[in-house]
Amino acid sequence: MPTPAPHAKEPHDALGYLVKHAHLRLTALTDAALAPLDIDSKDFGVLRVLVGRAPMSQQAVAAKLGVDRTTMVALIDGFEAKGIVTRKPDPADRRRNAIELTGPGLALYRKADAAYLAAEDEFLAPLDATTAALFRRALRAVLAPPDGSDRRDRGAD
Amino acid sequence: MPTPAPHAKEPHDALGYLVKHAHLRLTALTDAALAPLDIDSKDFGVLRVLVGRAPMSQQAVAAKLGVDRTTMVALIDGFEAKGIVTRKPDPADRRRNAIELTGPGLALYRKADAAYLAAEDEFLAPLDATTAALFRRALRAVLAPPDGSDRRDRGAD
DNA sequence: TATTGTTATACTCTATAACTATA
DNA sequence: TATAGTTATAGAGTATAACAATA
Repeated sequence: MPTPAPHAKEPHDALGYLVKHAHLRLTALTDAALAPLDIDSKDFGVLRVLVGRAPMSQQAVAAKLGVDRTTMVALIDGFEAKGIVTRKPDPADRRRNAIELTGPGLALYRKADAAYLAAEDEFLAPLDATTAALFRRALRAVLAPPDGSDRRDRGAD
Repeated sequence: MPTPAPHAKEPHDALGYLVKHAHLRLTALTDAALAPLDIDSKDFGVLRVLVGRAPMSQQAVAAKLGVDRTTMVALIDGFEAKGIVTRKPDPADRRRNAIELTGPGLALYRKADAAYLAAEDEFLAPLDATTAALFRRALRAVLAPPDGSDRRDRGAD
C-alpha cells in the first residue's frame, strides 16, 4: 500500500497547542486577578524585577525582561504617573534614570503578589501538589539553556 | 509591624514567565523545523485540523483553532495558492467553502508532522520519558474545561 | 433574518531609526 | 564615539464592522 490511510489527529494533542493555551489561560487568570489593582501581568513582571533590588536603569529592567528599551519607556511612564516608582537621573551617570519603587509602589506589589499567587494556584488547581511541583520543575528544565545552542529571549512578563 | 523587608524574587520563577518562555522556545523550535517546508507552526496547526477529516468549512477550521474566521481567509488563500488545499463551494450549503487537503498537501503534511515531532522531542529532551509524559498530562489537566461544575477526576484522556 | 466568506479598517503590541543629552 | 532615554514610525498579528451571496 503506497499511501497509508491518513489518520485524524486531535489538534489539541499537539504540544504546541497545549503550551500555547496554557499560556493564554494563565495570562487570563493573572490579568483578571490583577485588574482590581489596575495593573496587568506585564506590569507585575516589572514590579517583580524592581522589588527588593537597588534602583536600576530602565535599560537594565528591560534587559531582565527581554524587551526593548523603547518599550520600557511607556511602562515606566505609567508607573511614575501612578506614583508607583520614582524616576530620577542616576548621579553616577546622568544619562541613566534610576528607577525605584516608592512606598505605595511596594504596598501595591505586595497586594499584587498575593493576587498573582492566588491566580497561579487556581491555574494549578487540577493538579495535586506533587504533580504541580513536578510541572514547575519540568518547565524550568525545558528552559535551561541547551549548551551550545543559540537562544534568544523575547518578550516581557 | 513596620513593613517586613522586601524580598527580591527571581522574576524567572514566576509561573507566567516559565510558561510564556516555554511557549516562545517551543514555537521557535517548531518554526525552525518547518521552515524548510515553507510553512510555520500556525500553518501546521491548520493542516493538522484538515488531515484525515471530511472537508470542512473555513469557519469550522477557524473555530477548531480558536481564531477568527476573517483570519482564516488569508491562511487558506496561501494554502490554495501553493496547491495544498482545494476550496470549492459546498454543494449542500453554497455559502460554505469546502476545504480539503490535496495529494501534495497530504504529502507535505506527512513531512511536516515528522519535522514537528522531532522539534517536540528536542524541546522535551531535558526530561526523561516518564516526566515528559507527566508534563503532557499536566498540561491537558490544566486546560480541562474549567466550567465543569462537577469536579470529578476523569482519568486523564 | 441569520450565516459564510470577504474586504476594509482599526487596534495592540513591539521593534527600528533618529534625535538629545550625557559620557 | 558610544550609550540611555525619548519620540516617531512601521510592521506583524488579529479583531471588528460592513457587504454580498446564500440559506
